[in-house]
Amino acid sequence: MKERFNGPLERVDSCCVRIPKSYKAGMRVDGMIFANERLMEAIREGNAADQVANVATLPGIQGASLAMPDIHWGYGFCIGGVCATDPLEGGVISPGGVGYDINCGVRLVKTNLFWNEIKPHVRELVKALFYSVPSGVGRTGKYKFDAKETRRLMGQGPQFVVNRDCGVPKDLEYTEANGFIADGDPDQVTDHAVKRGSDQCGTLGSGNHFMEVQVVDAVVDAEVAKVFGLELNQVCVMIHSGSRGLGYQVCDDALSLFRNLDKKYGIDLPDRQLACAPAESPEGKKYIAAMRAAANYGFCNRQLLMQQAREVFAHVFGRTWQDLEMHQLYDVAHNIAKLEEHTVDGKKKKVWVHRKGATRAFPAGHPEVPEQFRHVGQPVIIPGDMGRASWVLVGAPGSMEKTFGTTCHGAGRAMSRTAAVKAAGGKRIDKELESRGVIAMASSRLGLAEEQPNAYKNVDHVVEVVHDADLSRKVARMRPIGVIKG
DNA sequence: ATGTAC
Repeated sequence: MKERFNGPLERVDSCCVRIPKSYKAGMRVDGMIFANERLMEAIREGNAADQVANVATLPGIQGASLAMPDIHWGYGFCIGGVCATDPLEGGVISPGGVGYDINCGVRLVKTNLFWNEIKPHVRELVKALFYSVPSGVGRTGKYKFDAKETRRLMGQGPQFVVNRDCGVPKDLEYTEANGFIADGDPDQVTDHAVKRGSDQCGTLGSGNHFMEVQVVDAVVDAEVAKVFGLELNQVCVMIHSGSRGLGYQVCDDALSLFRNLDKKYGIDLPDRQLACAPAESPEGKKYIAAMRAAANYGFCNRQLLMQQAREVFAHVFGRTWQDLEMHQLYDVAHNIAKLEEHTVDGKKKKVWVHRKGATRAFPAGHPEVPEQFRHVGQPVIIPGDMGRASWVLVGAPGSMEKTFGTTCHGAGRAMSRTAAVKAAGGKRIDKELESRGVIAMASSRLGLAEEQPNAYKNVDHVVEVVHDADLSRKVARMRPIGVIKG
């Protein structure tokens, strides 16, 4: 019953193993999985490694089919996968390589509060967040946009909501791509997708999405932490959400459009779920335009979630969010495909970097890193599980050499959702979390069981690999104290 | 991840 990868995993160095392209017919490049010995058993379990090999067959793939240490099975492509394709070599774009939740990502908001001052107020704070910030499957929120406005929102990105007093211009500066993915086309987003998104902007959703109150638990790199404005015991808010029903529908629409395109373009797919189109084809361009528009919706969603968190903090602590210095450290996507310049075999190329459960991690000096951080590198935000920890990392030079500027995105599941519910055996996960010092509120008891800490790998172990591989370096460890979930 | 199968 339990699937297992029995193919070759050749150790390259202490952080990386190779699946040679001889493993499977049609592989154009090797597979490369970033993992140390401690994580190998988790990598061999399930069939995510086989998915890494499948992705290596895609036309125009560059370098290697890559996977991060938080790899696990996903639709077609594994979660934790990175695939770069060259459009000038027939390189493809694939919805499965982005994921159903387009521009799922993470935002970290700082405060000037410290653990000791908020300790007596955590329950009140979590309650207030839970009742103010909509969460759960299909939930809608207080921000309603008609179809025309929703398309305008996708055409402008979070500038659209900032113009409506939901945030300040500085928020945009500290968002990946300044919160705006250019060259999208909201008119390529179907009416159906627009309708699903019109009243969901500013809602959390379900699954692994959350809003957490965290404290800085350890500062590993004092210099970078100082540049990022983080110090020990400081209170922060981490937000993990994506593009809700709108992004889901954009992905679904593209998968319908891409059905049977393999025949049209003569692409041999080892798995139907790898459905793709040449990036330069009409179908490829259509998906890219819609995906970019949906990505802008994702940034707007997190902007509105942040704004609601600011309002709740202001209410609970009786000061304005500006007085509480609730400024954004950064917002970064981990489900997206972007056209970026990278050096492949000594040549500069523009490639479609698919990051599915993988985070951009540009190093110091990269022009896309906000000016204030450019001398140290891009902030990377890694959500862990709700009982143990999350991390703030900084992009490192190795990412440009090895992973198309990419690092991990989280802890990675260690149990399937059904296995996690079974393991909980009806136990109240919220009570268990409370005994560990975390106040949790969720709209679904079962959902909470699926997300229990045990269902995930230890994020510290995942982060250790990307740190050692020089993809991104440890800056600060964050400890959860309050969490709201769908 | 997702109006957890129109």
